[in-house]
Amino acid sequence: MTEIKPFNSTEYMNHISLDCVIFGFNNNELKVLLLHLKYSKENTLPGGFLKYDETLEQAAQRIVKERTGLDNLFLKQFKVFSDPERSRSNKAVMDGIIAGTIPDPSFFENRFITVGFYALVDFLKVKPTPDFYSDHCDWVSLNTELSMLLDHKQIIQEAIVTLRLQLNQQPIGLKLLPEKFTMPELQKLYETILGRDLDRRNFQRKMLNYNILDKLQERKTGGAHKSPYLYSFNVERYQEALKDGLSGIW
Amino acid sequence: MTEIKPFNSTEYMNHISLDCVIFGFNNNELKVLLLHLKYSKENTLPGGFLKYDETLEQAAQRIVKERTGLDNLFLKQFKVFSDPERSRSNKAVMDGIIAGTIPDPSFFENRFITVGFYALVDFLKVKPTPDFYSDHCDWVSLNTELSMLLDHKQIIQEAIVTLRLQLNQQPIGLKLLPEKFTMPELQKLYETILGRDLDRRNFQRKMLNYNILDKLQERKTGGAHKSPYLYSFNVERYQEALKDGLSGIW
DNA sequence: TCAAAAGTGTTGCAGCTACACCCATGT
DNA sequence: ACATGGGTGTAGCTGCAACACTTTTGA
Repeated sequence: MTEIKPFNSTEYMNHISLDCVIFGFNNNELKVLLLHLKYSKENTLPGGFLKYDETLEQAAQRIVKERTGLDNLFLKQFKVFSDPERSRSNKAVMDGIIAGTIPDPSFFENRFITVGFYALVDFLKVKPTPDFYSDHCDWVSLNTELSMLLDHKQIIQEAIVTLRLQLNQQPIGLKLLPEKFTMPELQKLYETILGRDLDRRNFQRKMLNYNILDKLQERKTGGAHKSPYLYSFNVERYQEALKDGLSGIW
Repeated sequence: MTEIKPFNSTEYMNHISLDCVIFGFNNNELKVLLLHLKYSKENTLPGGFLKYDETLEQAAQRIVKERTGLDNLFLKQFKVFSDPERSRSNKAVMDGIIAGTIPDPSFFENRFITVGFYALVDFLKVKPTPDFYSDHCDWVSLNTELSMLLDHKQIIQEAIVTLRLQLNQQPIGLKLLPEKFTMPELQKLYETILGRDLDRRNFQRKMLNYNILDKLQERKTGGAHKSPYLYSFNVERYQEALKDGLSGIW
């Protein structure tokens, strides 16, 4: 039997933020949309605060729309980051961000719990848009070594791990690639997410056996060498196949 | 470029709670540890609030320890539930829970964001302990039809889905079963989580091929019929195997 | 002694791995 | 013409599904 304690409202209140890892695939590289802060010159994930009357999912859609211009994106929460020191220990950094830009900078002295979301977007449809604190908003390749605000680097890492684990449960290819794409492009995407090379021919056979791709008559022209066929996802069959997971074991 | 707005501290503050789905396996059934409320006569998940200086993981350990007596359990966050109506729309219910029991019942009129955790415990080691609001704390089979507080039924459902998806990535068998167990028991656990029957002989071969089990000399006696061998997990090999996932596809 | 549960085997097929070979294209 | 990348094919192995048979136990 636990003792009873009076609740004090503010003692139990917390600030909830969201950070969105927006993935795009372009030029055979997996990229993340980042903001570059005016004052501290560091990179941050697009983020924001949860409003009192919205769900986290709605907040994430709102945040991502402001940076990309796109509605109704594929978004999933993947982890909550709640270390009490994750924001408090960086007051100096926060000061750098907000110096002279907001009326009540003491706001950032609070503890923040942040919910990590990842978004999968069609790279070419995005119009990167900076916010008030940033001088620009750009796609950055994951191969690039970056200086990131707070624990944002760790958040990106966790997002990638999640992507890898969910590769057979979520429509990752469908959401990251344009309508039409080539088999080598799809393969490169898988290789990037998995972090290792795959056999070209076995990959193709396996993908086709899933029966989730439509082979188009067109070929991709312009590049050097033999022109590859274009494919597109068959959305119904893809969604259907994902219910059990692609190549589910049990 | 987004317009700048002054931040108002409390406008952006939220109440964060945790709800823990504590799984145990006994008598060939998957069970969940639930509290039964004194006033409303409903069942709830063990839960609590995040304190200002702890991580969510620490809070979850604290909450689970109070109900089970056990330290250092296997705990994982699986989803945040943030629908603004999830708690507000149930003020009447909340009144029922707290009637006359706490000094500031208006506390429960607030909106609550709750983080769902699941815990895997060795059924026999747990000493179920009710809290102040509950008259008892018991294991309940998942086959039982239950009347649950708020969205707690949905939280349990989501926990089970997560368990199913993570069956090959997390040490689920290791944490839910006692030191020594029989192959039929392990199989029953898998069947319960997966929601369907598996072939006895193929299951055994597959499990043994993972090379994560040690076959003991002892057999389980007492039951009717032929006495089955006892097995135990080889922890190092199990953890090693999980790094790539059991039978990883890619 | 017999029903029910557990241990052990076998066979055929599907899918994967690891390759070789041919074709198309721009320089 | 040739280097490079893309399309297609095949042999062998592994592992799984779907089965049958034997062994042990308590009632």
